[in-house]
Amino acid sequence: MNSSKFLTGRGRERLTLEEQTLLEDSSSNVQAVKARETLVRRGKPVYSSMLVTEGFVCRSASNHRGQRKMVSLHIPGDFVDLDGFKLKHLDHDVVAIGPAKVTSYSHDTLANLSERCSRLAESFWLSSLLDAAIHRAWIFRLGRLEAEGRAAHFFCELHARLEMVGLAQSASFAFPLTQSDLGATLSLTGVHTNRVLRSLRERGLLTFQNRQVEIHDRKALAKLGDVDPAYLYPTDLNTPSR
Amino acid sequence: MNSSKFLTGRGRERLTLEEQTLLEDSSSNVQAVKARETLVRRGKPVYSSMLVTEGFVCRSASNHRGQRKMVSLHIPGDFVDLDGFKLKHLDHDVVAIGPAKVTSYSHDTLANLSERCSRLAESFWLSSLLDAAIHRAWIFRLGRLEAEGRAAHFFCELHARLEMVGLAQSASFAFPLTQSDLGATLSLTGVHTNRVLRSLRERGLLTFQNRQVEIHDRKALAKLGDVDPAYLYPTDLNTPSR
DNA sequence: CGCGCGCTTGATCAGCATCAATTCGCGTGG
DNA sequence: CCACGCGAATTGATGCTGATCAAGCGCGCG
Repeated sequence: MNSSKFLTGRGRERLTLEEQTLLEDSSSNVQAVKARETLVRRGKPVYSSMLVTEGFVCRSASNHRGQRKMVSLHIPGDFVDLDGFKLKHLDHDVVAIGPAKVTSYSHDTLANLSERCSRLAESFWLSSLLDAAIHRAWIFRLGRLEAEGRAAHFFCELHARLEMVGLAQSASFAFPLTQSDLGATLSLTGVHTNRVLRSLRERGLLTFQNRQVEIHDRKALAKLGDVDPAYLYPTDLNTPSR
Repeated sequence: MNSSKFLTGRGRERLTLEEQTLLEDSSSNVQAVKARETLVRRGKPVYSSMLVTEGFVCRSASNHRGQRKMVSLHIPGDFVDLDGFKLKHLDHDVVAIGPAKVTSYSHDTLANLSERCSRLAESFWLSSLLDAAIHRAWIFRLGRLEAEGRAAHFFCELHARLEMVGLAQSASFAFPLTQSDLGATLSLTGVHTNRVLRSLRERGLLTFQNRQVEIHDRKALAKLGDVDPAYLYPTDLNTPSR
């Protein structure tokens, strides 16, 4: 799978072929990582940032009792830790969920690229803004939805994001999380996550089994999850709106 | 109060005098807003972004039952809706908390400034990254702390941020929120917020009365709120670390 | 073959929401 | 100066959501 297919900015901001080439030629290395491998540890200085090209990567933090909490989830086409470019160390760990592939760009390279190509610089900034928008949706989800709504909202988001990069043509896609991992994402225990999933399944909305998601009733899910139709700005910013 | 005193980037990235002047000369208008006034409504197109120079401004969303949820809080020196510069409409409302003052910059101006001065462009990006970092802390707070911890974490954050821009020399500062507003921030009901505040007061950690916060035991608060000492990257990035 | 991890289900408990009523502070108008 | 009104703070009683504790099951893998 080729990273130029989806690009930074989650497919919203199309780069020219030249820009794509510039970006790809600058990648300092591509690595395959195993499931559950930690890529960056909180607080450690970082000198490069990673673009996900295959699989899922998350950022997580733990409280003093060691309970994990995922604070963000990244899919192919996402830059994971552009934060590190400016802030030099991260406030969370970066962990692969299933097996994944990431391409690293050293911060020197990124500085160079930003300077040589302002469209790339803007694309990086846009990526940060979208991250922030997604973070805000997570805040809303945690604060104002209860368990089933949270799950519904989360799967709607995931589906929409995968669609944007062409990875969810059908309503079914692979998602290599355990129920406990999903719980760490939704801030539920594994036990309760199990009950919520059963309920959604029995209501014909969604199946999540064998690390495979199948969305049966997208509309009902969106309603249950109180999803803002404008969420994630699905309209391509570079084309006139429909 | 003069916005050049704190600047974007929350005092972390010092701008030169020239850069400050450039920024200030470009402000298209300064407005005083009344308490509870809505500055931007969700979904409406935006053509300018606002820098807070006095008071507090928040971003909030509501669920289908009309319950508000604050997704972010801004203090003097923060750009509130730089998102709008790239994304053209917002996923939330922007509301003044108490009386406040904001300076607007049209997106044309911002584009211009970014082009003419790459340090300003970087400063904008940095501001977005810090917003995202704060968002992640809020996600953690909601997901992994319970009521008292959330309150403690929140007040630690607020105090630290105000200190960074020189607005909390002492351990006491004005904060014009009702208990219900605070509840919307912490995702608690007003009633429970009241009980939490009482407990913190009785334990000698913090007083929040008459819209005035007084921090009695910062260390204990930080512990209760599980605050990462590296939170918000307090070290000035432009000076060698201590 | 058995060990371990993840899934599933049941029972009990705790934290916070909800409902309800009272009090306080303060501005407003008679 | 006092009566009134209103939003905010406070306190008590009760109920729901999801955590916690506990046990059994299925299955892949060394």
